[in-house]
Amino acid sequence: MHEIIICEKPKAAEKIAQAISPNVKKRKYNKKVSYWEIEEENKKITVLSAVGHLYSLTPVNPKSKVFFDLEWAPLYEIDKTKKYTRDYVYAIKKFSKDADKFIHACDYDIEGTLIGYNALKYACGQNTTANISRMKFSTLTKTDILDAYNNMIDLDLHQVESGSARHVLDFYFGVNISKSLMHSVRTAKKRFLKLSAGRVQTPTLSILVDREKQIKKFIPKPYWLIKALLNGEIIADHEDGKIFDKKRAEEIFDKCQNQNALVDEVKKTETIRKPPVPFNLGGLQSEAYGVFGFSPKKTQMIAQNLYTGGFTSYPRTSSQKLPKSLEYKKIFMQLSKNAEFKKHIQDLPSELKPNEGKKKDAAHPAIHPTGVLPDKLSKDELKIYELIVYRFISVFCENSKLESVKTDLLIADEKFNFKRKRVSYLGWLAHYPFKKIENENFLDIKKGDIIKVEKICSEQKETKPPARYNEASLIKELEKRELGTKATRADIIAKLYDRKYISGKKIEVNQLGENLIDTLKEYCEDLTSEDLTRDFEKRLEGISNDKTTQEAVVNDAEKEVKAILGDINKNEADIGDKLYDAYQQSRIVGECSCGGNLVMKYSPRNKSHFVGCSNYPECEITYSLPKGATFLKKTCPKCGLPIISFGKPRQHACLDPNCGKDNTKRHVVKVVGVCPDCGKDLVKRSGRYGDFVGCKSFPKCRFTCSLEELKDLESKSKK
DNA sequence: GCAAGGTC
Repeated sequence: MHEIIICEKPKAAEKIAQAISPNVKKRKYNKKVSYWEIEEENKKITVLSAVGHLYSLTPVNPKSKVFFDLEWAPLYEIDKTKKYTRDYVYAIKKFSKDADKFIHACDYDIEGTLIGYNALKYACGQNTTANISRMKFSTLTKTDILDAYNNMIDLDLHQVESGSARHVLDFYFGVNISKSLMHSVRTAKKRFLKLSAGRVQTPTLSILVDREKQIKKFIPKPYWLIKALLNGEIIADHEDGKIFDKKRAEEIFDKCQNQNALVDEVKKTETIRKPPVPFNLGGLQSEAYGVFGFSPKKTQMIAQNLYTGGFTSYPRTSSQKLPKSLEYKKIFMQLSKNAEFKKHIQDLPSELKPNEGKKKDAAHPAIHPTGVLPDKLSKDELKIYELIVYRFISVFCENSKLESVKTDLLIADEKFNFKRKRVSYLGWLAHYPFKKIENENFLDIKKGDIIKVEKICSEQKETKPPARYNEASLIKELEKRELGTKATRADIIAKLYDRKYISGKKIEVNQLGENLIDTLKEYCEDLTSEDLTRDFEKRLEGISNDKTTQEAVVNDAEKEVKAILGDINKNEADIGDKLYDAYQQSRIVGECSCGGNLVMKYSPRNKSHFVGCSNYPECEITYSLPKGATFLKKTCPKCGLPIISFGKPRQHACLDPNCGKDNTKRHVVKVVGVCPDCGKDLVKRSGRYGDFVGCKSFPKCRFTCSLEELKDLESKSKK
């Protein structure tokens, strides 16, 4: 008897193998892929692992114009960056050859069910469920795993179909509509522009466009704040706060002149601040953004590295819980080997009870350190690691206490007040160095005191439009709306930047992004809102509980998408025109001395961006850009060109590297050789990073090389 | 070239 257990990921496979038998032997396939063998009296068990999806949907006919005929193919054949999945597939194929029982032990959710099913079907060659059983567990603890192993259930094919349909629907809508948008631009402008739309990315962009529109249409309203300056160190606010009635503001201002303040009441309150809750992925991303300014994607990558290194736990979790089975004591003992950590750990209460959050996750606990101390980490990795460690420590700490005093004053008969607060007991705040502690001075003031008013101020202000999203607050919004998943949200936002739909840390929507949403609202409104996700969920649920079939759902979707594509096609010249013009608009970085627009351009040859004039070829001016350069909203006081920011640490400079210097230098032409690409003269030029050699017929010919490379060229041509 | 979803 030979049993095969297929798990979703290596870490889960290890836990499952260890839970089933203490006599498990860990082995390696091809030196890379781990698998586990258990030998019992009359049965052998081999525990194998996938690495997430091993198979992916792909068009049967990749050359067709639209994709409605899809099939599953190995991921390593489709995506070059996923080559590592090949060994996992091969290992499953090899060790399952002589097996007679197959156990599906992937995460108990829709994607997990599909991952295991595809592995069993395509790698193990199981075309029926006759020899397949399913383990159902909600955590990867020994008791849960053993319980699942001893009480296996049948594989639910409705769930498999439901998961499969989700992939098909996303492909139908996403890939086909994206392709048709790009096709429109090609038809209208004979240009290639990378465009995309999808069930998650488009509503996400739409959220940003809505905010952008709110900001644009916002009309600021004036209001007044009346403040009283007392004793040189007290600023008291009028009780009404924002006063929109100018007359009322003037009335208070006049009335309070040359009056003393009577202390009407002094109220002291103490509030308790609970420790923070353990990190889930979103929480970690948000905190790392706030504390270090790391993008959610960067944080996710670092967290993945720390997990692979064995220093922290599985990062793609939505859990804010730390179950007891983690053995906190053991982790703290190990962390205490680090002297800094020890200082904080020794103050922990003897009974360890974490302050947990509400969110749960079926497969993983909250992010926590494993206790294994890293020796070599990059600066950024160390930052995230310490953030995780100190957060872990602080959730076990005591509450902190905050003391605040509110003092009510009467000036004339107008009510004013001021507040002061300080931390009266540090508790967890002493062990979480990433939280600032604000301690304000308390004053010795009692009810009935009279204080001299030095000055009454009336400040005119304006109401402000709603704030722009940043990457962290956008992720929170997506979590709230249940758009995307914990593992994909950061990637989706990065994609919107990459497509040039949005820009800036405080996210602004570019013309292209706005136009794309406008276009899609006209042709498939559902795609621009959460409606499509909700709609998918309903249909997929129908498949899960046998109210409809995968075939029916997929056929319906095909009809819908075909109708949308038909509409887009009819208007493609107009759509393409507008999209490309919008794209051009968002590339403008400044004004050229010839009166044209300076626009960002890309040189495929040099694989780099540069700035050129919209009047090219009449105006041939170009500016090279240093790596990672961004444009500031400032212009150079000397020449009016935009100011760029570049380098590490960031420095600011005029777009023209020769600005302020002897400008003629740039145009001094000294022939130094012959261009190997076009045969014209090669000339010496000077750029931001020093001198180089370029072709005289630039920008028609974009050949460049360094002075050293020129010497090599000369010696070669002599031979 | 295109989606969204898993994971090293």
